[in-house]
Amino acid sequence: MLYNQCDMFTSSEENYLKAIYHLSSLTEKGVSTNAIAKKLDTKASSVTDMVKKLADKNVLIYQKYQGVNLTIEGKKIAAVIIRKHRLWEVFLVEKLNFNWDEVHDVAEQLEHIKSPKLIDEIDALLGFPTVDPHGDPIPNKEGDITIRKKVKLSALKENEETVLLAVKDSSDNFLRYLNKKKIAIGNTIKVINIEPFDNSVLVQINDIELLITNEVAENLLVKESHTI
Amino acid sequence: MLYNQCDMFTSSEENYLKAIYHLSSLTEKGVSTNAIAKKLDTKASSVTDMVKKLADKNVLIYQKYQGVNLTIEGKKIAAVIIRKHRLWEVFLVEKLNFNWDEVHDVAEQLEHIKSPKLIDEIDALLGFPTVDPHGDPIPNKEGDITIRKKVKLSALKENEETVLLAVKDSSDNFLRYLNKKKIAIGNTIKVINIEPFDNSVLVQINDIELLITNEVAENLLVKESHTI
DNA sequence: AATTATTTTTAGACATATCTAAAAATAATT
DNA sequence: AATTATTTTTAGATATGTCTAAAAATAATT
Ligand SMILES: [Mn+2]
Ligand SMILES: [Mn+2]
Ligand SMILES: [Mn+2]
Ligand SMILES: [Mn+2]
Repeated sequence: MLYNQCDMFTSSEENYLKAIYHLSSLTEKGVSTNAIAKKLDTKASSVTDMVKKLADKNVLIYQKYQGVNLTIEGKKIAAVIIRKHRLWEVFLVEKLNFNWDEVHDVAEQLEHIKSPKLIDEIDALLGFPTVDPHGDPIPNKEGDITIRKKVKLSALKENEETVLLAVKDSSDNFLRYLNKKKIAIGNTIKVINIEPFDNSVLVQINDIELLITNEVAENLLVKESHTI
Repeated sequence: MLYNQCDMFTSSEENYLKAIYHLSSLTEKGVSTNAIAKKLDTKASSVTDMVKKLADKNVLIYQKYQGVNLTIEGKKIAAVIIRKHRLWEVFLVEKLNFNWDEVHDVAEQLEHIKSPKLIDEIDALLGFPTVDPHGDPIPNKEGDITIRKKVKLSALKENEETVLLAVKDSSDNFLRYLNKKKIAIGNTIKVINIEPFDNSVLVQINDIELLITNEVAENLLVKESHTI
């Protein structure tokens, strides 16, 4: 059965490719059925079915019980969907007055719109951005990503100064916490003091001293520091 | 079976509602199964199935062999989808450099995006437009449409002057014909001469005299004329 | 009014994407 | 190494949306 050999994928197939792409960066081995199921909030049996179909389409390699690995082609398709997702997120924030904690669900829908011209024009309208509102890099049209070196704020030492580049956790709750504390991408952050007992950090952001827990510091990705 | 009583419709259901809405304006009686099938490029049997489902959801009235009629609720839902379609078309033309003959297929996809905030912000970004790139009116949030009085150019008499408000036929071929002849919405059109033999019309548009066939004149909708 | 043609509906099938429950394979413990 | 636990796959079912072919209802002709 070799019908439908055109490079068209359903929204569901695209979501699987994207999920597997993201999970691949977390492990050396193949991505497990269970991990995919958890990420997509579905059942392992559904994943097995879909994974077989995607293997038939040559976008991933599947071996029973051994998890899956994307092919070059599969990686490219996934990256292009991620490109669309992140460009739409920038659009929503820059042009439509969305907050960074409101964009994800809409971008999940918009990323599946099929139009050769649409996303290129959005890209141009936005001035060819390189990162999305959460600081995540935007792949180019070929699916290549340039990764900026980032470290967790929790890895810094006292008196080090840096810039907030991205958030590790993009959940609505965490983003809204940052809104409340007026912490935003691009802010300069200086580590004033680290409390040895619970690893909470006293930082200076926007000329204001602020105490953040270690959990927060673990989820803020900053430019590799240079002591001043 | 009363599950899923929330006002959420699938893309397919939305397409049926939209098709029926458009077909309703062409007939006094109920919209026939065959007409819907033709419009949506599907089979009559598929229409019967879907129409039963939509009747269960109270968005239309269905009586075997008698065609369907939208309920108030159904009309509103259809109008809101048409609103989204037309706002996206304006967006594509005004903000993303699309030509008016390139927007329809993308708008067919974008109209199904679910987001309370998205379409309102697009509306605001565009300055609350009242017509789409083809001159068709944009319903408001409640689904109300203000219809401008329009007449076919072919109904005008010699020496009458008017303004092009909309096109009746929005097919790519017709729109590209208009592009080629530099005829655009808003242009002033004066009827110079009507040839009795074939009803072809010599018009003046943009200070240029141009001969158009009756078929073209039938598809150009203009402001009701006043002899000058 | 009876026949013919057209439209519409029903019956049954198929593709996609999902699920539950049970079986099989792999991994972890004793 | 044998047992137990976990993960993964298979088998079979369900929901959506579509199709074809045949039956039923309606409309048009003779
Ligand atoms: Mn996102
Ligand atoms: Mn993001
Ligand atoms: Mn359109
Ligand atoms: Mn239009």
